[in-house]
Amino acid sequence: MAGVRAAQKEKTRRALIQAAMNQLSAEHGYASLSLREVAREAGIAPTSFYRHFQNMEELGLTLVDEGGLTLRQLLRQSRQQIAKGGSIIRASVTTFMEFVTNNTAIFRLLLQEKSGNSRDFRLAVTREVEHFTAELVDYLVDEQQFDRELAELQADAIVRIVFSAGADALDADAKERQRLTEQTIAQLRVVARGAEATRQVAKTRESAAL
Amino acid sequence: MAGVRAAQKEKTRRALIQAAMNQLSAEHGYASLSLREVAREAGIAPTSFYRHFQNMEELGLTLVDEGGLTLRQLLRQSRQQIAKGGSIIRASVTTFMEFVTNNTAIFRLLLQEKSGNSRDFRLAVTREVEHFTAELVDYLVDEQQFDRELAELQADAIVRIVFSAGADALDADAKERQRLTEQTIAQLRVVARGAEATRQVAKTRESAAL
DNA sequence: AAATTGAGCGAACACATGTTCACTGAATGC
DNA sequence: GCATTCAGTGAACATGTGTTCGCTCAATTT
Repeated sequence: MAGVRAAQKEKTRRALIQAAMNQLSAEHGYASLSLREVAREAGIAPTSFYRHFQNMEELGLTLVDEGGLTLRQLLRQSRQQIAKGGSIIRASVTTFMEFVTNNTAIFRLLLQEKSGNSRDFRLAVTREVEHFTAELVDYLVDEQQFDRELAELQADAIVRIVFSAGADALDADAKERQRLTEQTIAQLRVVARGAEATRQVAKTRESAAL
Repeated sequence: MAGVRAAQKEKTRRALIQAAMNQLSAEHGYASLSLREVAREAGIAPTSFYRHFQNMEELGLTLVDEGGLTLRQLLRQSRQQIAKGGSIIRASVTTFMEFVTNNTAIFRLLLQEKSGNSRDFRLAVTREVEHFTAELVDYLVDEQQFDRELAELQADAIVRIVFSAGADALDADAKERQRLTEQTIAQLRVVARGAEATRQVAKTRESAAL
């Protein structure tokens, strides 16, 4: 009942996932990922791959899920930073950029499969991004008292800007990445100001109608 | 001197490009594009491919260039619509969404290769997007009298939002696409308001400092 | 009219791919 | 202690890949 066997199996499963990620980070994307090369790096025979995954696609979807998990951990981190006080915008963007820096392979995977060629993959990634947006909407509604509609508009814009900047950060060196981070922060502040102004306009119109 | 021969060559070259685009739009991206299948669809032998392109990569870069060209044509259209009067934001977003609708394959290619695995490709796409941003900056500076710095911040944010929305539009039906278009317009208005507010803040601080 | 050019072709090569199959041998259940 | 399970294996298969080579034969040049 010690589960020596099960433990070993889990271990090589992790080895496969890790091998796949290593090969992603390099030069080739998921599309050009080879079962045989992954197996080789994981230290098993190509045929043994099928003891762990039915398909290459199943491996791929697993990678996306792992990426999503890491992304949600990031969200939690970010919220902790906010609880400590300080600018929510700066904290979020900084944390996000750190995530991109420390999990390049995973973020690149998410990014590529978001507009990739497998519908299943696209849906999986979209689902992860929607989680991200939903959390942000809740924050804007609960903590900043925005209307749900305006909160959704704003959150969606923020997520689009941040993910897009993250994509650019992948190819950037440390200095350029710093510039990108500051630029993104400034942009989110513009958006926040715009949302605030929009809320005021709506309120004014409301009282004028009374 | 009639150039019957040269004309024929150009014709099959176009056939190759067209064949490649057809196969992109379907289910497979550039990465999984096969020389043999492209040649088959173009109606020539696989070996004849090399009479027109040195590599598959050369074909791919040609596709990106063609996409960029179409994108710049889009920009011109958009400016014409603005000249006719009417909201610049609405005109731009609408034109952009039409482009995505009518050139799905091309836009998907640009999108994929933007975060793809070939550095050459990424640079080519980035260059195209930068053209797009630069035009927008000029407009904001010349027509709206923004400072160059704030104009760049704003233009960059706008391009990020619009491209990201375009990506989502790829998978959407007509109704959802309409919703996306309206959402994007609303978001750009928020950004515009935010930029305006930011400009006012800067001005106030300036005069206070005097 | 003769010589040259060059787009298109068919055969062949060397190779990598995903997947199947019957197998071995250690961990597990009884 | 014996029977069973099952992760890992090596050989083999069928197929698709990019690319080379020498050839044909119509358009072009001389």
